[in-house]
Amino acid sequence: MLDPVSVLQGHGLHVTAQRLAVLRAAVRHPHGSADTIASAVRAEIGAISLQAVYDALALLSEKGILRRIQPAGSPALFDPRAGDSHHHLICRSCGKVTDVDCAVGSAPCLTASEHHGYEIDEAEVVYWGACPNCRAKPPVPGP
Amino acid sequence: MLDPVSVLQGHGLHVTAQRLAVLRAAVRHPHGSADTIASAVRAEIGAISLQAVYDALALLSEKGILRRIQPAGSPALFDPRAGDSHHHLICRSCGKVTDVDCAVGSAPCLTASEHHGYEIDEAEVVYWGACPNCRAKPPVPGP
DNA sequence: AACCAATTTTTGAATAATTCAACTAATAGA
DNA sequence: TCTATTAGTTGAATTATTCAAAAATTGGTT
Repeated sequence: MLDPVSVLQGHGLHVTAQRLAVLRAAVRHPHGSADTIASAVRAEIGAISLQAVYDALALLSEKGILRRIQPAGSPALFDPRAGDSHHHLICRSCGKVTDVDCAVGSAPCLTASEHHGYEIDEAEVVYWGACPNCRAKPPVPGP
Repeated sequence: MLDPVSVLQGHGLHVTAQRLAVLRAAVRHPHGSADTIASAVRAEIGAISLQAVYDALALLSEKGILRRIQPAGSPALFDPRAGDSHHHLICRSCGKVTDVDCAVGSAPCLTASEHHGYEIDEAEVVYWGACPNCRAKPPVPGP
């Protein structure tokens, strides 16, 4: 990704310390939640309101700089790898999110068999399962 | 689906008026939210606590009788068509959910190109777009 | 270099969906 | 029918997110 300042300017956005820090934090914490990112930003610039974090994340997502994903049972997560079509592996026990490229070329599963009159603009795929770490040590065994 | 009483018994569950009504409401309101289902249940049996609705829906989902889906920006929805692998078309403007069968056989897109060590148990596909109705009448045009 | 209108951020409260916990009621097998 | 167990009700708590109004900052303008 280009430097954050250029990214913001390139989209005609005002450049502010908060937005820069949010963008950098999102890049450093791929698939981070608003809360995670707020903490990371605070570690970098000292203070930011949660509202400003939400505003910046919404703006960056709207401009296509970040991609918002909302796995079931999780708060919204923000993915800096936006624009390219990739999908997600999500661990049912620890929630870890890992990027996966689409299996066959760009859009094999992206075409519904029957579109039922819908005009489809995106196909989102989530693979649910157990991550390597959680497979290794299953939940506390009973007595 | 079999009659609700058999369904519950077949899974070794206690048969209660609340559970029966929740199951019937979920079948009559495919892709309904907990709230929608609570209203439908109240229309049928008079009263039920929201907590009982949540409990019943969680239990039915856990037993694989219903399938819980949680599209971004929506409360959890419950799909009576569980067990068979189908996916969802979701309208970005009105939220309407429509079932779609998987394009090629049972699991073409269900195999990630690279599983990164995960043990995958489910692939969830959501097609986002505009439903026929919302395509016909776009949001109020500006002046 | 300072000004100003527009945009951002802060602050504090509100909301929606869901869950926790303690008490009461109903179920199903003995 | 009795009763241990399982469910349901009630009421409050939590989490993630949004709303709204006041204060601060931005980036072009004089």
